[in-house]
Amino acid sequence: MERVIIHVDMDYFYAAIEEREDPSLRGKAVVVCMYSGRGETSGSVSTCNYVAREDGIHSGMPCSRAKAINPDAVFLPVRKEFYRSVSDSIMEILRGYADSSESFEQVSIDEAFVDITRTSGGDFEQARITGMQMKDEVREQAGITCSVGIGPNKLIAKMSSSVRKPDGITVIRPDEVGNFLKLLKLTKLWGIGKVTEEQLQEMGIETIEQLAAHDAVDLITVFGKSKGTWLKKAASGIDDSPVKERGGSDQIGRMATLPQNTRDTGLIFPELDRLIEDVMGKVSARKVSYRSVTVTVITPDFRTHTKSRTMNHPATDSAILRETAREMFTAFLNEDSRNLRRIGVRVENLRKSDGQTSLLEFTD
DNA sequence: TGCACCCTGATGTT
DNA sequence: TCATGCATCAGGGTGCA
Repeated sequence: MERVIIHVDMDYFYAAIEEREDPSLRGKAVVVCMYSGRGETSGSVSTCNYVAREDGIHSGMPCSRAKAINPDAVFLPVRKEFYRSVSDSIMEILRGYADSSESFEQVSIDEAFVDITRTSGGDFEQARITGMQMKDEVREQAGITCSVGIGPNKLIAKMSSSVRKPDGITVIRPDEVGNFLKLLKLTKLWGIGKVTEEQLQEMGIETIEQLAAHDAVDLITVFGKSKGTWLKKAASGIDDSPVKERGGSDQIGRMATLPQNTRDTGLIFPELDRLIEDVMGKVSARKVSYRSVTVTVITPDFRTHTKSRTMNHPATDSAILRETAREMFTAFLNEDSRNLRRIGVRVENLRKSDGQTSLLEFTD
């Protein structure tokens, strides 16, 4: 039986929640910002509603620029924890439509894949009805609209959900995949950004159709085996990856912009401690141990540098993380004379912990 | 020589 | 010009059997 996969994408999620909480915002340009704490408008746009998008405001744009474009827009700071609680309730609704508990995959705070192959009987018309039911239930229960894409795999479902936005539904049947892809720009292919697009253009590839027809060996030569193979398949609409519950990410990290460019550990370490506290909060909540620690440094020229260290034994302790991270920051400052603009800390090699790990295990 | 693991920077997305 | 905060991956390096 042909697979039937639904991708659900919340419309301008953070801004939509803010509109729901304060209906007087409806009709106005709403911009949700991540402020860095430097100056009044330093930061970037996290999400904005469609009124703001009509002005040309978009995610990732500096808030100061958004403000210059539309000084009358409503600028709000992100409330991530609140959005997450809304997301949790929506995900529960969507999960209820999956073939089984194994057939649901939350991709991010506002996106999910649902495999309904069995319940739809492989019928894409039935899938459309299910998609409409999902949209209705999310709107009634959560007061939020979403866009739905339905296709024979995750790739096509994901790409079709962005065809009609907001509040749309798009069904791409297996026999329509070729024509669907043919009309799209290279960067519309999930996973192709600006850099990959430029590399492809240098090879004379301008469209998804050309990419699909291009020699696989040539693509592998330029992009490496994994990405080269993936590009060829994706451009042909082929994606065998299953919808499956994610066991949480493989790493937990936090980053922050320093109040000013500095190499003074008296200013850096207190900020680092805050980040570590956040990371450890997530580590404890997930009941995992970590074995690798990575610190990230972004210098005023916006170059990123990382240092990582893998320990012999897993740890669950914040003191170990603090000590290790501080050592790596000190090492960076000793070998580089530049100021730091942003800093980050991350733990990797996560494993379920029994919660009994103690400092004693790390004295060897 | 092959493999596993480590470390770092690039990339995509928001 | 301005420029957040994350996760994931590729590829080179290193150590070991």
